[in-house]
Amino acid sequence: MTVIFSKKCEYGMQAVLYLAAHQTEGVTRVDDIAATLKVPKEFVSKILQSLTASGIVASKKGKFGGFALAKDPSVIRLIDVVAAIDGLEMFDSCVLGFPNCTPDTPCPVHDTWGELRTLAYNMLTEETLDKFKQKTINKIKTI
Amino acid sequence: MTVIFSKKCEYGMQAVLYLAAHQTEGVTRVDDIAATLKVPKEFVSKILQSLTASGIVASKKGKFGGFALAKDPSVIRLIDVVAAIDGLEMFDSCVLGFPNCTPDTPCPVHDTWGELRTLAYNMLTEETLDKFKQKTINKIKTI
DNA sequence: TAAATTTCAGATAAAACAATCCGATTAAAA
DNA sequence: TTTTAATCGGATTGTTTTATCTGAAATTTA
Ligand code: SF4
Ligand code: SF4
Repeated sequence: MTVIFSKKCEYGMQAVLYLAAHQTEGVTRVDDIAATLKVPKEFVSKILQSLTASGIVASKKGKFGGFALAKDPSVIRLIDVVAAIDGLEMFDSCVLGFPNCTPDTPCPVHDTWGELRTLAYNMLTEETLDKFKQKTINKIKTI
Repeated sequence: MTVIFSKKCEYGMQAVLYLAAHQTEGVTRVDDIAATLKVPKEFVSKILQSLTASGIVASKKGKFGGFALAKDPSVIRLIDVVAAIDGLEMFDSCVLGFPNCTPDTPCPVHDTWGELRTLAYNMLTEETLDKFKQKTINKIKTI
């Protein structure tokens, strides 16, 4: 079962957090990212390629090449990664899967779900990657 | 993209809400449920079969057969449907997909995500199906 | 220039999820 | 008893997601 975001999106967020945590060390090879995050190498490679196209990460080809953030971590938010990979559709849909989302015919859990979506959106929007650096480093150690 | 729950689970919740709203009328045919909810008939049929096995709905075979709730709607909660179909794993997982969920090495969004999961869990747990009756009827009209 | 190492790009494979089909069974009514 | 209308159960198909493979292009060092 999916927990809100696709695997692609989860790996994307993890990889970007990783890059933010290792930002000072220049580019990072996909092999290192995949090995420490324990995610499929070829898959995360593809994801980073697409995030390169989105302008979130930058790539350097050839020997001693790898990936790095394209911008300063203080201007990248997790929601940017979500928007680039899964899109923001989920913040506009119903948990129960009902169509025709209108305030005048709310589905049974309308109110609470509305709060939830806002909370989730804020969670991914309010902090930038640099704020996550230490927690990411701690987390990665335990994977 | 999935919004938390699988299609199977969404349809399951919708169907159960439908049955609660039509509870007074005895059993309901799958054809009716599928037609008004505009969901694939054979699929929702399979889902209702599995919910029968879970003891949430009851089935009556043969002519004038159909499905109905197995218990009074005042003792069925949406979380019961979720537990029967998707399981409760999501209330124990990370949005970012990190493993090793331990309080001492929290992933970057640990605190907010914890609140979110609790809120989602409560949303599906605190109210029973009978509370949703009127809203469900209104919602169904607009599908 | 040649060798080594890495990303890039496209094709393909495997797995999970969603949907459909069909024959069997059951039960009510004619 | 026969017909009719429904669920049941298993198999099958289709679609999307996830993962892998392979060869080309780029870049650094020798
Ligand atoms: S009724 Fe509420 S929860 Fe349902 S689709 Fe509309 S906004 Fe979403
Ligand atoms: S660190 Fe927090 S959000 Fe991440 S898996 Fe653990 S509880 Fe979930």
